[in-house]
Amino acid sequence: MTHDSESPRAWRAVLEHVERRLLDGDLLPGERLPGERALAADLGVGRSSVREALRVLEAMGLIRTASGSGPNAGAIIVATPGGAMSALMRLQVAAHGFPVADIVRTRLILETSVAGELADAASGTGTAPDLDAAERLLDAMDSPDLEPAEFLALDAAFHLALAEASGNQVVTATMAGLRSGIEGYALDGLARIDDWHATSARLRSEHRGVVEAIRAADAAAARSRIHDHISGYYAETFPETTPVNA
Amino acid sequence: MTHDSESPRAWRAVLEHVERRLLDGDLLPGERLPGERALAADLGVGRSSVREALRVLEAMGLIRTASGSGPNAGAIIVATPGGAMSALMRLQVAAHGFPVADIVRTRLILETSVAGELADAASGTGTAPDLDAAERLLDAMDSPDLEPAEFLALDAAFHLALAEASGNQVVTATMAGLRSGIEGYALDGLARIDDWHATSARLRSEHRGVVEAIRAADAAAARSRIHDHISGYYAETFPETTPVNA
DNA sequence: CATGCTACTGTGGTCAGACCACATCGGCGC
DNA sequence: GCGCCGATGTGGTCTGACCACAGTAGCATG
Repeated sequence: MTHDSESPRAWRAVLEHVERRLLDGDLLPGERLPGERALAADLGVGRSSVREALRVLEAMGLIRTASGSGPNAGAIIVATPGGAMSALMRLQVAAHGFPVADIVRTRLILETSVAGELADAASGTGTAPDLDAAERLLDAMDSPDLEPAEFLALDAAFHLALAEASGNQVVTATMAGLRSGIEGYALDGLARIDDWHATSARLRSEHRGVVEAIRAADAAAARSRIHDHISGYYAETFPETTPVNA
Repeated sequence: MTHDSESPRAWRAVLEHVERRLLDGDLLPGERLPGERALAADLGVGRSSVREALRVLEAMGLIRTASGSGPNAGAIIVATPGGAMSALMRLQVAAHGFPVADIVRTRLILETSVAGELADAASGTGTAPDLDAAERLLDAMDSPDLEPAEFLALDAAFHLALAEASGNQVVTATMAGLRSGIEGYALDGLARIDDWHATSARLRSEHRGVVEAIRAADAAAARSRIHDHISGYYAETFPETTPVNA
Protein backbone atom coordinates (compact mmCIF):
# COMPACT_ATOMS: atom_id res chain seq x y z
CA MET A 1 0.00 0.00 0.00
CA THR A 2 2.97 2.24 -0.11
CA HIS A 3 2.02 4.68 -2.80
CA ASP A 4 5.22 3.90 -4.59
CA SER A 5 5.00 5.48 -7.93
CA GLU A 6 3.95 5.44 -11.48
CA SER A 7 5.80 2.38 -12.64
CA PRO A 8 3.19 0.23 -14.29
CA ARG A 9 5.03 -2.93 -13.44
CA ALA A 10 5.96 -3.67 -9.89
CA TRP A 11 8.41 -6.43 -10.75
CA ARG A 12 10.38 -4.04 -12.89
CA ALA A 13 10.90 -1.82 -9.89
CA VAL A 14 12.41 -4.77 -8.08
CA LEU A 15 14.66 -5.53 -11.01
CA GLU A 16 15.86 -1.97 -11.21
CA HIS A 17 16.41 -1.84 -7.48
CA VAL A 18 18.65 -4.89 -7.59
CA GLU A 19 20.48 -3.59 -10.64
CA ARG A 20 21.15 -0.29 -8.96
CA ARG A 21 22.45 -1.96 -5.84
CA LEU A 22 24.74 -3.99 -8.04
CA LEU A 23 26.01 -0.94 -9.85
CA ASP A 24 26.52 0.89 -6.59
CA GLY A 25 28.61 -1.95 -5.27
CA ASP A 26 26.16 -2.68 -2.49
CA LEU A 27 25.76 -6.19 -3.81
CA LEU A 28 28.76 -8.24 -4.75
CA PRO A 29 28.98 -11.72 -6.19
CA GLY A 30 28.65 -14.25 -3.42
CA GLU A 31 26.50 -12.03 -1.29
CA ARG A 32 22.92 -12.71 -0.44
CA LEU A 33 19.88 -10.71 -1.42
CA PRO A 34 17.41 -9.85 1.27
CA GLY A 35 14.65 -12.38 1.67
CA GLU A 36 11.70 -12.19 -0.64
CA ARG A 37 9.39 -11.03 2.10
CA ALA A 38 11.80 -8.36 3.27
CA LEU A 39 12.39 -7.18 -0.27
CA ALA A 40 8.67 -6.96 -0.85
CA ALA A 41 8.17 -4.94 2.30
CA ASP A 42 11.09 -2.63 1.55
CA LEU A 43 9.92 -1.85 -1.95
CA GLY A 44 6.24 -1.75 -1.13
CA VAL A 45 5.27 -4.49 -3.54
CA GLY A 46 3.82 -7.91 -3.14
CA ARG A 47 5.96 -10.95 -2.75
CA SER A 48 4.72 -12.36 -6.05
CA SER A 49 6.11 -9.34 -7.83
CA VAL A 50 9.42 -9.82 -6.10
CA ARG A 51 9.41 -13.44 -7.17
CA GLU A 52 8.79 -12.53 -10.79
CA ALA A 53 11.79 -10.24 -10.73
CA LEU A 54 13.92 -12.87 -9.04
CA ARG A 55 12.86 -15.33 -11.68
CA VAL A 56 14.14 -12.99 -14.36
CA LEU A 57 17.38 -12.50 -12.48
CA GLU A 58 17.76 -16.23 -12.20
CA ALA A 59 17.11 -16.71 -15.91
CA MET A 60 19.68 -14.02 -16.65
CA GLY A 61 22.27 -15.91 -14.65
CA LEU A 62 22.47 -13.26 -11.96
CA ILE A 63 21.35 -15.18 -8.94
CA ARG A 64 21.05 -18.71 -7.71
CA THR A 65 18.34 -19.55 -5.24
CA ALA A 66 18.21 -22.27 -2.63
CA SER A 67 15.65 -23.17 -0.04
CA GLY A 68 16.25 -24.03 3.54
CA SER A 69 18.37 -22.12 5.97
CA GLY A 70 21.96 -21.23 6.53
CA PRO A 71 24.50 -19.29 4.53
CA ASN A 72 23.84 -21.28 1.38
CA ALA A 73 20.14 -20.54 1.32
CA GLY A 74 18.39 -17.62 -0.21
CA ALA A 75 19.14 -15.75 -3.39
CA ILE A 76 22.87 -15.42 -3.87
CA ILE A 77 24.49 -13.19 -6.44
CA VAL A 78 26.39 -15.22 -8.95
CA ALA A 79 27.39 -14.40 -12.50
CA THR A 80 26.88 -17.38 -14.74
CA PRO A 81 26.13 -15.85 -18.12
CA GLY A 82 26.61 -19.11 -19.99
CA GLY A 83 23.35 -20.65 -18.99
CA ALA A 84 21.46 -17.45 -19.56
CA MET A 85 22.97 -16.95 -22.99
CA SER A 86 22.15 -20.53 -23.87
CA ALA A 87 18.55 -20.18 -22.84
CA LEU A 88 18.24 -16.92 -24.70
CA MET A 89 19.65 -18.26 -27.94
CA ARG A 90 17.76 -21.51 -27.68
CA LEU A 91 14.46 -19.73 -27.20
CA GLN A 92 15.14 -17.19 -29.90
CA VAL A 93 15.91 -19.94 -32.36
CA ALA A 94 12.76 -21.74 -31.33
CA ALA A 95 10.71 -18.59 -31.90
CA HIS A 96 12.36 -17.96 -35.26
CA GLY A 97 14.00 -14.82 -33.97
CA PHE A 98 17.47 -16.13 -34.75
CA PRO A 99 17.90 -17.92 -38.06
CA VAL A 100 20.16 -20.91 -37.76
CA ALA A 101 22.29 -19.57 -40.58
CA ASP A 102 23.01 -16.43 -38.58
CA ILE A 103 24.00 -18.51 -35.59
CA VAL A 104 26.49 -20.35 -37.74
CA ARG A 105 27.78 -17.16 -39.30
CA THR A 106 28.31 -15.66 -35.88
CA ARG A 107 30.03 -18.75 -34.65
CA LEU A 108 32.32 -18.51 -37.61
CA ILE A 109 33.16 -14.92 -36.81
CA LEU A 110 33.88 -15.55 -33.16
CA GLU A 111 35.80 -18.76 -33.50
CA THR A 112 37.94 -17.47 -36.31
CA SER A 113 38.83 -14.46 -34.24
CA VAL A 114 39.48 -16.56 -31.15
CA ALA A 115 41.81 -18.86 -33.01
CA GLY A 116 43.72 -15.90 -34.38
CA GLU A 117 43.98 -14.30 -30.96
CA LEU A 118 45.25 -17.50 -29.43
CA ALA A 119 47.89 -17.87 -32.09
CA ASP A 120 48.95 -14.28 -31.60
CA ALA A 121 49.15 -14.83 -27.87
CA ALA A 122 51.29 -17.90 -28.46
CA SER A 123 53.74 -15.81 -30.44
CA GLY A 124 54.10 -13.20 -27.75
CA THR A 125 56.75 -13.39 -25.11
CA GLY A 126 54.17 -13.47 -22.37
CA THR A 127 52.22 -16.40 -21.05
CA ALA A 128 51.16 -18.77 -23.75
CA PRO A 129 47.46 -19.60 -23.87
CA ASP A 130 46.43 -22.63 -21.87
CA LEU A 131 45.34 -25.24 -24.36
CA ASP A 132 45.58 -28.18 -21.99
CA ALA A 133 41.85 -28.43 -21.43
CA ALA A 134 41.21 -28.30 -25.14
CA GLU A 135 43.76 -30.99 -25.87
CA ARG A 136 42.44 -33.23 -23.14
CA LEU A 137 39.10 -33.07 -24.90
CA LEU A 138 40.76 -33.95 -28.18
CA ASP A 139 42.33 -36.96 -26.52
CA ALA A 140 38.94 -38.01 -25.23
CA MET A 141 37.54 -37.70 -28.73
CA ASP A 142 40.09 -40.22 -29.97
CA SER A 143 38.33 -42.91 -28.02
CA PRO A 144 37.15 -45.34 -30.68
CA ASP A 145 33.84 -46.33 -29.14
CA LEU A 146 32.10 -42.99 -28.85
CA GLU A 147 28.52 -42.54 -29.81
CA PRO A 148 28.08 -39.74 -32.34
CA ALA A 149 26.13 -37.74 -29.78
CA GLU A 150 28.94 -38.13 -27.27
CA PHE A 151 31.46 -37.11 -29.88
CA LEU A 152 29.35 -34.07 -30.63
CA ALA A 153 29.25 -33.10 -26.98
CA LEU A 154 33.02 -33.34 -26.73
CA ASP A 155 33.32 -31.38 -29.95
CA ALA A 156 31.23 -28.60 -28.49
CA ALA A 157 33.28 -28.66 -25.31
CA PHE A 158 36.48 -28.39 -27.34
CA HIS A 159 35.33 -25.34 -29.20
CA LEU A 160 34.18 -23.82 -25.93
CA ALA A 161 37.54 -24.59 -24.36
CA LEU A 162 39.24 -22.60 -27.10
CA ALA A 163 37.04 -19.64 -26.29
CA GLU A 164 37.82 -19.99 -22.61
CA ALA A 165 41.50 -20.10 -23.40
CA SER A 166 41.16 -16.72 -25.07
CA GLY A 167 40.17 -15.33 -21.70
CA ASN A 168 37.21 -13.41 -23.10
CA GLN A 169 34.24 -14.17 -20.92
CA VAL A 170 31.78 -12.48 -23.22
CA VAL A 171 32.90 -14.56 -26.17
CA THR A 172 32.90 -17.68 -24.05
CA ALA A 173 29.34 -17.14 -22.88
CA THR A 174 28.18 -16.15 -26.34
CA MET A 175 29.69 -19.24 -27.90
CA ALA A 176 28.04 -21.40 -25.30
CA GLY A 177 24.78 -19.77 -26.28
CA LEU A 178 25.33 -20.18 -29.99
CA ARG A 179 26.10 -23.82 -29.50
CA SER A 180 22.95 -24.30 -27.44
CA GLY A 181 20.89 -22.57 -30.07
CA ILE A 182 21.84 -25.04 -32.76
CA GLU A 183 22.17 -28.09 -30.57
CA GLY A 184 18.91 -29.54 -31.78
CA TYR A 185 19.90 -29.04 -35.38
CA ALA A 186 23.32 -30.52 -34.77
CA LEU A 187 21.76 -33.66 -33.38
CA ASP A 188 19.39 -33.88 -36.32
CA GLY A 189 22.31 -33.38 -38.66
CA LEU A 190 24.00 -36.51 -37.39
CA ALA A 191 21.50 -38.56 -39.34
CA ARG A 192 22.68 -36.97 -42.56
CA ILE A 193 26.22 -38.14 -42.22
CA ASP A 194 26.77 -41.15 -44.43
CA ASP A 195 30.13 -42.33 -43.18
CA TRP A 196 30.41 -41.30 -39.58
CA HIS A 197 33.73 -43.01 -39.14
CA ALA A 198 35.33 -41.02 -41.91
CA THR A 199 33.69 -37.79 -40.82
CA SER A 200 34.75 -38.09 -37.21
CA ALA A 201 38.29 -38.94 -38.28
CA ARG A 202 38.37 -35.83 -40.44
CA LEU A 203 37.00 -33.68 -37.62
CA ARG A 204 39.60 -35.01 -35.22
CA SER A 205 42.33 -34.30 -37.67
CA GLU A 206 41.07 -30.79 -38.27
CA HIS A 207 40.92 -30.14 -34.54
CA ARG A 208 44.52 -31.18 -34.14
CA GLY A 209 45.44 -28.97 -37.04
CA VAL A 210 43.86 -25.97 -35.41
CA VAL A 211 45.67 -26.51 -32.13
CA GLU A 212 48.88 -27.12 -33.99
CA ALA A 213 48.57 -23.84 -35.86
CA ILE A 214 47.88 -22.00 -32.61
CA ARG A 215 50.88 -23.59 -30.95
CA ALA A 216 52.99 -22.62 -33.94
CA ALA A 217 51.77 -19.06 -33.55
CA ASP A 218 50.55 -19.15 -37.13
CA ALA A 219 47.52 -16.91 -36.82
CA ALA A 220 46.60 -17.02 -40.48
CA ALA A 221 46.62 -20.80 -40.54
CA ALA A 222 44.68 -21.01 -37.29
CA ARG A 223 42.04 -18.69 -38.67
CA SER A 224 41.61 -20.45 -41.96
CA ARG A 225 41.69 -23.91 -40.44
CA ILE A 226 39.01 -23.24 -37.87
CA HIS A 227 36.97 -21.44 -40.50
CA ASP A 228 37.15 -24.30 -42.93
CA HIS A 229 36.52 -26.76 -40.16
CA ILE A 230 33.25 -25.17 -39.11
CA SER A 231 31.94 -24.14 -42.48
CA GLY A 232 32.88 -27.49 -43.95
CA TYR A 233 30.98 -29.36 -41.32
CA TYR A 234 27.86 -27.31 -41.74
CA ALA A 235 28.11 -27.51 -45.49
CA GLU A 236 28.19 -31.28 -45.17
CA THR A 237 25.32 -31.63 -42.75
CA PHE A 238 23.15 -28.78 -43.92
CA PRO A 239 23.77 -28.30 -47.63
CA GLU A 240 20.41 -26.56 -48.03
CA THR A 241 21.38 -23.81 -45.63
CA THR A 242 22.17 -20.51 -47.21
CA PRO A 243 25.88 -20.61 -47.93
CA VAL A 244 27.78 -18.72 -45.30
CA ASN A 245 29.99 -16.04 -46.60
CA ALA A 246 32.76 -14.41 -44.57
CA MET B 1 18.44 -34.00 -25.86
CA THR B 2 20.19 -32.82 -22.76
CA HIS B 3 17.50 -34.03 -20.53
CA ASP B 4 18.65 -32.46 -17.37
CA SER B 5 17.16 -33.97 -14.32
CA GLU B 6 13.82 -32.45 -13.72
CA SER B 7 13.79 -29.72 -11.18
CA PRO B 8 10.68 -29.72 -9.13
CA ARG B 9 10.01 -26.18 -10.21
CA ALA B 10 6.60 -25.59 -11.63
CA TRP B 11 7.52 -22.53 -13.62
CA ARG B 12 10.18 -24.49 -15.46
CA ALA B 13 7.56 -26.89 -16.64
CA VAL B 14 5.66 -23.99 -18.14
CA LEU B 15 8.79 -22.70 -19.81
CA GLU B 16 9.57 -26.06 -21.32
CA HIS B 17 6.00 -26.49 -22.46
CA VAL B 18 6.08 -23.22 -24.34
CA GLU B 19 9.50 -23.99 -25.79
CA ARG B 20 8.33 -27.35 -27.06
CA ARG B 21 5.26 -25.85 -28.63
CA LEU B 22 7.51 -23.35 -30.35
CA LEU B 23 9.82 -26.05 -31.62
CA ASP B 24 6.91 -28.14 -32.81
CA GLY B 25 5.58 -25.22 -34.79
CA ASP B 26 2.42 -25.09 -32.74
CA LEU B 27 3.26 -21.54 -31.77
CA LEU B 28 4.36 -19.07 -34.38
CA PRO B 29 5.41 -15.44 -34.04
CA GLY B 30 2.36 -13.24 -33.92
CA GLU B 31 0.19 -15.90 -32.35
CA ARG B 32 -1.24 -15.69 -28.88
CA LEU B 33 -0.49 -17.91 -25.94
CA PRO B 34 -3.39 -19.30 -23.98
CA GLY B 35 -4.48 -17.11 -21.10
CA GLU B 36 -2.60 -17.40 -17.86
CA ARG B 37 -5.50 -19.06 -16.11
CA ALA B 38 -6.02 -21.54 -18.91
CA LEU B 39 -2.33 -22.33 -19.06
CA ALA B 40 -2.26 -22.89 -15.33
CA ALA B 41 -5.21 -25.23 -15.51
CA ASP B 42 -3.80 -27.14 -18.49
CA LEU B 43 -0.44 -27.75 -16.87
CA GLY B 44 -1.77 -28.28 -13.39
CA VAL B 45 0.17 -25.46 -11.80
CA GLY B 46 -0.81 -22.25 -10.13
CA ARG B 47 -1.21 -19.04 -11.99
CA SER B 48 1.71 -17.47 -10.17
CA SER B 49 4.00 -20.16 -11.54
CA VAL B 50 2.70 -19.49 -15.02
CA ARG B 51 3.36 -15.81 -14.51
CA GLU B 52 6.93 -16.42 -13.42
CA ALA B 53 7.56 -18.38 -16.59
CA LEU B 54 5.91 -15.72 -18.71
CA ARG B 55 8.08 -13.13 -17.01
CA VAL B 56 11.16 -15.06 -18.08
CA LEU B 57 9.84 -15.36 -21.60
CA GLU B 58 9.21 -11.65 -21.66
CA ALA B 59 12.69 -10.89 -20.39
CA MET B 60 14.10 -13.19 -23.07
CA GLY B 61 12.27 -11.21 -25.73
CA LEU B 62 9.97 -14.07 -26.61
CA ILE B 63 6.61 -12.60 -25.79
CA ARG B 64 4.97 -9.26 -25.35
CA THR B 65 2.05 -8.95 -22.98
CA ALA B 66 -0.85 -6.53 -22.99
CA SER B 67 -3.84 -6.17 -20.78
CA GLY B 68 -7.35 -5.59 -21.84
CA SER B 69 -9.28 -7.46 -24.45
CA GLY B 70 -9.20 -8.02 -28.16
CA PRO B 71 -6.65 -9.45 -30.55
CA ASN B 72 -3.87 -7.24 -29.24
CA ALA B 73 -4.25 -8.39 -25.67
CA GLY B 74 -2.67 -11.34 -23.99
CA ALA B 75 0.77 -12.81 -24.42
CA ILE B 76 1.82 -12.67 -28.06
CA ILE B 77 4.83 -14.46 -29.47
CA VAL B 78 7.35 -11.99 -30.73
CA ALA B 79 11.07 -12.34 -31.25
CA THR B 80 12.86 -9.23 -30.11
CA PRO B 81 16.25 -10.48 -28.99
CA GLY B 82 17.74 -7.02 -28.85
CA GLY B 83 16.13 -5.98 -25.63
CA ALA B 84 16.80 -9.31 -24.02
CA MET B 85 20.43 -9.27 -25.01
CA SER B 86 20.77 -5.74 -23.71
CA ALA B 87 19.28 -6.61 -20.36
CA LEU B 88 21.45 -9.69 -20.10
CA MET B 89 24.67 -7.86 -20.85
CA ARG B 90 23.77 -4.91 -18.70
CA LEU B 91 23.04 -7.10 -15.72
CA GLN B 92 26.09 -9.25 -16.22
CA VAL B 93 28.29 -6.21 -16.32
CA ALA B 94 26.62 -4.90 -13.19
CA ALA B 95 27.25 -8.20 -11.43
CA HIS B 96 30.87 -8.29 -12.59
CA GLY B 97 30.19 -11.33 -14.72
CA PHE B 98 31.31 -9.55 -17.86
CA PRO B 99 34.41 -7.39 -17.58
CA VAL B 100 34.08 -4.19 -19.54
CA ALA B 101 37.32 -4.97 -21.32
CA ASP B 102 35.84 -8.19 -22.66
CA ILE B 103 32.79 -6.33 -23.89
CA VAL B 104 35.02 -3.97 -25.81
CA ARG B 105 37.13 -6.80 -27.17
CA THR B 106 34.02 -8.59 -28.38
CA ARG B 107 32.68 -5.45 -29.93
CA LEU B 108 35.95 -5.09 -31.75
CA ILE B 109 35.71 -8.62 -33.07
CA LEU B 110 32.15 -8.31 -34.28
CA GLU B 111 32.38 -4.86 -35.78
CA THR B 112 35.59 -5.58 -37.58
CA SER B 113 34.05 -8.65 -39.09
CA VAL B 114 30.86 -6.84 -39.99
CA ALA B 115 32.74 -4.09 -41.75
CA GLY B 116 34.70 -6.64 -43.70
CA GLU B 117 31.58 -8.53 -44.67
CA LEU B 118 29.88 -5.37 -45.82
CA ALA B 119 32.83 -4.40 -47.96
CA ASP B 120 32.94 -7.88 -49.45
CA ALA B 121 29.23 -7.71 -50.17
CA ALA B 122 29.73 -4.36 -51.87
CA SER B 123 32.29 -5.91 -54.17
CA GLY B 124 30.01 -8.72 -55.25
CA THR B 125 27.73 -8.52 -58.20
CA GLY B 126 24.67 -9.03 -56.06
CA THR B 127 22.76 -6.51 -54.05
CA ALA B 128 24.98 -3.98 -52.37
CA PRO B 129 24.47 -3.59 -48.64
CA ASP B 130 21.99 -0.95 -47.62
CA LEU B 131 23.96 1.76 -45.89
CA ASP B 132 21.32 4.44 -46.18
CA ALA B 133 20.20 4.18 -42.59
CA ALA B 134 23.77 4.36 -41.39
CA GLU B 135 24.53 7.40 -43.49
CA ARG B 136 21.39 9.16 -42.39
CA LEU B 137 22.67 8.79 -38.86
CA LEU B 138 26.01 10.20 -39.89
CA ASP B 139 24.24 13.19 -41.37
CA ALA B 140 22.35 13.68 -38.13
CA MET B 141 25.63 13.58 -36.25
CA ASP B 142 26.90 16.49 -38.28
CA SER B 143 24.42 18.75 -36.57
CA PRO B 144 26.58 21.27 -34.75
CA ASP B 145 24.47 21.69 -31.64
CA LEU B 146 24.33 18.17 -30.32
CA GLU B 147 24.81 17.36 -26.70
CA PRO B 148 27.59 14.82 -26.16
CA ALA B 149 25.03 12.35 -24.86
CA GLU B 150 22.91 12.81 -27.96
CA PHE B 151 25.96 12.38 -30.13
CA LEU B 152 26.78 9.19 -28.29
CA ALA B 153 23.29 7.84 -28.86
CA LEU B 154 23.54 8.51 -32.57
CA ASP B 155 26.99 6.95 -32.57
CA ALA B 156 25.61 3.78 -31.03
CA ALA B 157 22.77 3.77 -33.54
CA PHE B 158 25.24 4.11 -36.38
CA HIS B 159 27.28 1.14 -35.30
CA LEU B 160 24.10 -0.83 -34.84
CA ALA B 161 22.95 0.17 -38.30
CA LEU B 162 26.11 -1.31 -39.76
CA ALA B 163 25.37 -4.58 -38.02
CA GLU B 164 21.82 -4.52 -39.32
CA ALA B 165 23.11 -3.90 -42.81
CA SER B 166 25.10 -7.09 -42.58
CA GLY B 167 21.83 -8.97 -42.27
CA ASN B 168 22.99 -11.06 -39.35
CA GLN B 169 20.35 -10.88 -36.68
CA VAL B 170 22.47 -12.62 -34.09
CA VAL B 171 25.26 -10.12 -34.52
CA THR B 172 22.80 -7.26 -34.51
CA ALA B 173 21.22 -8.33 -31.26
CA THR B 174 24.56 -9.09 -29.69
CA MET B 175 25.94 -5.71 -30.61
CA ALA B 176 22.90 -4.04 -29.17
CA GLY B 177 23.59 -5.94 -25.99
CA LEU B 178 27.26 -5.09 -25.91
CA ARG B 179 26.46 -1.45 -26.36
CA SER B 180 23.94 -1.57 -23.53
CA GLY B 181 26.43 -3.25 -21.28
CA ILE B 182 28.91 -0.42 -21.52
CA GLU B 183 26.45 2.41 -21.90
CA GLY B 184 26.97 3.54 -18.36
CA TYR B 185 30.71 3.56 -18.81
CA ALA B 186 30.41 5.38 -22.09
CA LEU B 187 28.43 8.15 -20.45
CA ASP B 188 30.97 8.38 -17.65
CA GLY B 189 33.73 8.50 -20.21
CA LEU B 190 32.36 11.67 -21.71
CA ALA B 191 33.65 13.55 -18.73
CA ARG B 192 37.17 12.49 -19.57
CA ILE B 193 37.19 14.05 -22.98
CA ASP B 194 39.07 17.30 -22.85
CA ASP B 195 38.21 18.75 -26.22
CA TRP B 196 34.84 17.38 -27.15
CA HIS B 197 34.67 19.43 -30.31
CA ALA B 198 37.86 17.94 -31.66
CA THR B 199 36.96 14.46 -30.56
CA SER B 200 33.51 14.50 -32.12
CA ALA B 201 34.96 15.87 -35.33
CA ARG B 202 37.47 13.04 -35.41
CA LEU B 203 34.78 10.45 -34.73
CA ARG B 204 32.61 11.83 -37.52
CA SER B 205 35.52 11.72 -39.89
CA GLU B 206 36.35 8.16 -38.94
CA HIS B 207 32.75 7.11 -39.45
CA ARG B 208 32.74 8.54 -42.94
CA GLY B 209 35.98 6.77 -43.63
CA VAL B 210 34.53 3.44 -42.65
CA VAL B 211 31.49 3.85 -44.87
CA GLU B 212 33.72 5.04 -47.67
CA ALA B 213 35.90 1.95 -47.41
CA ILE B 214 32.83 -0.29 -47.44
CA ARG B 215 31.44 1.49 -50.48
CA ALA B 216 34.79 1.10 -52.18
CA ALA B 217 34.67 -2.64 -51.41
CA ASP B 218 37.98 -2.32 -49.65
CA ALA B 219 37.53 -4.92 -46.94
CA ALA B 220 40.98 -4.55 -45.47
CA ALA B 221 40.58 -0.80 -45.08
CA ALA B 222 37.08 -1.17 -43.67
CA ARG B 223 38.35 -3.64 -41.10
CA SER B 224 41.31 -1.61 -39.99
CA ARG B 225 39.41 1.66 -39.94
CA ILE B 226 36.58 0.41 -37.76
CA HIS B 227 39.08 -1.35 -35.54
CA ASP B 228 41.15 1.74 -35.04
CA HIS B 229 38.03 3.81 -34.59
CA ILE B 230 36.73 1.73 -31.72
CA SER B 231 39.99 0.92 -30.00
CA GLY B 232 41.14 4.48 -30.35
CA TYR B 233 38.07 5.84 -28.69
CA TYR B 234 38.29 3.46 -25.77
CA ALA B 235 41.99 4.09 -25.41
CA GLU B 236 41.22 7.78 -25.16
CA THR B 237 38.39 7.54 -22.67
CA PHE B 238 39.59 4.57 -20.64
CA PRO B 239 43.37 4.59 -20.72
CA GLU B 240 43.51 2.55 -17.53
CA THR B 241 41.61 -0.32 -19.12
CA THR B 242 43.66 -3.35 -19.98
CA PRO B 243 44.93 -2.71 -23.48
CA VAL B 244 42.84 -4.60 -25.97
CA ASN B 245 44.77 -6.87 -28.21
CA ALA B 246 43.41 -8.37 -31.40
C1' DC C 1 30.34 -32.69 30.95
C1' DA C 2 29.86 -34.35 26.18
C1' DT C 3 26.76 -35.94 22.86
C1' DG C 4 22.97 -36.89 19.96
C1' DC C 5 18.40 -36.15 18.79
C1' DT C 6 14.48 -33.01 18.22
C1' DA C 7 11.77 -29.38 17.82
C1' DC C 8 12.05 -24.50 16.14
C1' DT C 9 12.88 -21.06 12.82
C1' DG C 10 13.40 -18.96 8.52
C1' DT C 11 14.15 -19.74 3.71
C1' DG C 12 12.27 -20.32 -1.07
C1' DG C 13 8.29 -22.74 -3.79
C1' DT C 14 3.63 -23.00 -4.66
C1' DC C 15 -1.18 -22.38 -4.68
C1' DA C 16 -5.74 -20.15 -4.13
C1' DG C 17 -8.57 -16.30 -4.15
C1' DA C 18 -9.50 -11.78 -4.47
C1' DC C 19 -9.30 -7.28 -6.35
C1' DC C 20 -7.95 -3.63 -9.98
C1' DA C 21 -7.22 -1.28 -14.59
C1' DC C 22 -7.89 -1.80 -19.02
C1' DA C 23 -9.68 -2.74 -23.78
C1' DT C 24 -13.11 -4.71 -26.44
C1' DC C 25 -17.73 -5.81 -27.85
C1' DG C 26 -22.61 -6.69 -27.46
C1' DG C 27 -26.85 -4.70 -26.65
C1' DC C 28 -29.95 -1.31 -25.00
C1' DG C 29 -31.94 3.25 -25.44
C1' DC C 30 -32.48 7.00 -28.21
C1' DG D 1 -29.31 3.64 -37.60
C1' DC D 2 -26.34 5.55 -34.06
C1' DG D 3 -24.11 6.22 -29.76
C1' DC D 4 -23.28 5.21 -25.24
C1' DC D 5 -22.53 1.76 -21.47
C1' DG D 6 -22.09 -2.16 -18.94
C1' DA D 7 -20.74 -7.20 -19.45
C1' DT D 8 -16.75 -9.76 -20.19
C1' DG D 9 -12.21 -11.30 -20.19
C1' DT D 10 -7.44 -10.05 -20.18
C1' DG D 11 -3.02 -9.24 -17.60
C1' DG D 12 -1.18 -7.03 -13.05
C1' DT D 13 -1.01 -7.17 -8.27
C1' DC D 14 -1.64 -8.19 -3.49
C1' DT D 15 -2.67 -11.17 0.41
C1' DG D 16 -2.57 -15.14 3.02
C1' DA D 17 -1.86 -19.58 3.48
C1' DC D 18 0.51 -23.86 3.18
C1' DC D 19 4.67 -27.07 2.09
C1' DA D 20 9.56 -28.90 1.89
C1' DC D 21 13.80 -28.01 3.22
C1' DA D 22 18.11 -26.99 5.90
C1' DG D 23 20.40 -25.21 9.45
C1' DT D 24 20.40 -24.36 14.62
C1' DA D 25 19.39 -23.95 19.35
C1' DG D 26 18.24 -26.46 23.15
C1' DC D 27 16.74 -30.20 25.62
C1' DA D 28 17.34 -34.91 27.09
C1' DT D 29 20.32 -38.49 27.79
C1' DG D 30 24.59 -41.10 28.34
